[in-house]
Amino acid sequence: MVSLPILQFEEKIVQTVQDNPVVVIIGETGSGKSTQLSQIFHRHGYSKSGVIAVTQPRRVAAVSVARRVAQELNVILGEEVGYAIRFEDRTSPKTKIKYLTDGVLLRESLSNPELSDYSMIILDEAHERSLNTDILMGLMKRLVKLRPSNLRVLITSATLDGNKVSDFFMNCPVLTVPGKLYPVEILYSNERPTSYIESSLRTAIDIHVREPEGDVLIFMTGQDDIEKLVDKLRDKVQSLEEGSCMDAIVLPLHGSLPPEMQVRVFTPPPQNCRRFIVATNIAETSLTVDGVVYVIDSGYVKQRQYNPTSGMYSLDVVQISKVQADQRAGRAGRTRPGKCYRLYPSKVYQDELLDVTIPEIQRSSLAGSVLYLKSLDLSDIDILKFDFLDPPSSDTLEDALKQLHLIDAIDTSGSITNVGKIMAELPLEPALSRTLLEANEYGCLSQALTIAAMLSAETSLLPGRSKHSEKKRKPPPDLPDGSGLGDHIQLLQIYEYWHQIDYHIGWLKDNDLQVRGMLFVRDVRKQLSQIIQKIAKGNLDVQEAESERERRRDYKNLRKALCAGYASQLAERMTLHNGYRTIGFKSQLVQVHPSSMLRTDDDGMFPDFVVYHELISTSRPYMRNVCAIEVSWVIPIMKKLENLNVNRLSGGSDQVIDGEQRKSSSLLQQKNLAIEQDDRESKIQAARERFLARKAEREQSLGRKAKK
DNA sequence: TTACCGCGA
Repeated sequence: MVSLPILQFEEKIVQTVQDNPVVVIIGETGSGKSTQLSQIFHRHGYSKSGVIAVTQPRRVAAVSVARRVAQELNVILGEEVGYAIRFEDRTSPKTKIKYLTDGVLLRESLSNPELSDYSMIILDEAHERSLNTDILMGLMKRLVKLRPSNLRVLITSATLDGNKVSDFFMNCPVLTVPGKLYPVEILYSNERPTSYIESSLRTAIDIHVREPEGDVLIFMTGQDDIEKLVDKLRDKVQSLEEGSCMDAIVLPLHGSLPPEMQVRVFTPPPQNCRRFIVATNIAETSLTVDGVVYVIDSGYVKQRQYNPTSGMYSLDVVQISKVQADQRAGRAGRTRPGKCYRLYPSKVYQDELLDVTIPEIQRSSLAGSVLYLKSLDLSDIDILKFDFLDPPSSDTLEDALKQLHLIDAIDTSGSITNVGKIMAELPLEPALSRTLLEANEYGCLSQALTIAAMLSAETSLLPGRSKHSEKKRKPPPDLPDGSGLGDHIQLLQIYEYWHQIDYHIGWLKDNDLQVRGMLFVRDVRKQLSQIIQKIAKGNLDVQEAESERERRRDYKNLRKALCAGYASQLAERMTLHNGYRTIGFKSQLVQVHPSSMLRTDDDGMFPDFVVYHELISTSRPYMRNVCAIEVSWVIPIMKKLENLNVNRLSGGSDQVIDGEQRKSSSLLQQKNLAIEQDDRESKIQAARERFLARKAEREQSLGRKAKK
């Protein structure tokens, strides 16, 4: 422990922090920054006037680092040293050092914007640029000015962007602490391969027959490629002449693998056996596999990005950044000197790879974050001018404002409404928190709570498709089908049924539902109920579904509430086929996702209107999780769209024109808006006409059916 | 007729 590099710099660090409100500490892997910084300042009395907080982007990290520090200080976890993550607060009045996820600290600043409990806040792993850490950095910049005498902020970052963070914090000092990584030799390919699966395969086998023992970690982009490579690698290894080289085990590693399969990488291999671990970027930061000596880096990653104009996410395979490439290489040098095989030329690394990964804040929809910032009620801060380390585009911010206005979270001048204030307290995306409030008015809050909770865990419910699922294609188990109304309703029915049979675990297994996911849903639902309790008008328990469902089989009120919540996520079916056009955003042609439970009518047609939870472009643009709604609920929303004025939402820039640039952009915005509005009016008109035409057509079709 | 990079409240 004494050998940790950071301890040699203790004096210097303490001195610098004493003299400066913000300090950036660049600590490479193995420097001990996550466990030692808090202890250093605890020793130097900083925990006497308040708690020392250390944020982490991930839950497991917050827990495991807290546990380590408690051990090192020889105290009981939860007393002097504790942690706080969602659903689990292990702190006490005695706590002096508190590890917490960045999301939890953000929530805390909602109820206490000055974070007055803390004498020091350490934002750890800031170089990962998680959305929450980025927002916290902006808040910290403001907070150190408000509390100059009794708050110290430390930001830890990786080598490449240390100076940038320093610039952001008014040229604060930057201290560098060396890490404890072993050297990693980088080997480049001469050219980019035509298939990086084949190229990875060749390289892996090459290592296996030529290099001494040590595990091989291979970075691929997704589950499909991983499964392909794992199969090929297993075949190839078996075909090698017996006794010509050591044994080998090939293991896949990615997020949709069930937990018991993921932990297999933590059991060391038998003697004289090499492991090949084929992984997504989960192995870049989240999971650390011991024993890796060789890394094969394809140079690609699958990344989700948001388009604020179309409201659509896309999942694209993109080149990694230099930071990511270095991080991947570093995985080979944790236990001894290693080698990293980059399947691209060094020229590509130098000239083509971005220096840093595009931060999450520039790749996401910001409706939730903007609402959060508005609810903090920082009178000195205008959201559109909020000081971000890397500001999101004005398109993204305007999109967020537009969405928030459509669901009544902000008024026409952009100020947060009472509805918006309540919404911000709920740990949900705005569409769902708005649905809850509307459902409360319609007397179906309990059902809406269930849907919101189910959607919060949605990806971890499905069994993860695998090639073995072909035999499972036999009639799907006895899951409810959403009465044909769509996926939200199905999720509700699944949970209600599970509740009815006393949360029986065996039923989940029989129906390929992930146990952990469903338990998570139960926790989320409980948490949401507690938060909304103070305004709830009815019973919040899961309803006894049987008689209830019979009585209102069409879930009309509930679907109406969903329509209000998803006001910016509407789509209208095309007249002649089952494609849809989106309404709130720039109109796009989209399909109902093939996994959807939405049912067609007797003519094989989907409902005229739906709301969707998410728009995602993979092989084609899809709506994922849809719910049937009625045209009469859509008309008022269209009216509201007609009258929307984005300029006013962003703080009335009609009057305030400061500087040439602002002026021109404002004029441009007005022009675009005018065009959009024309477009919109004709769209609404056309929609009405199409609706009437279709109705007539429907009536005629009765005759067609009779012929059959 | 097709699907799922990774985190978090």
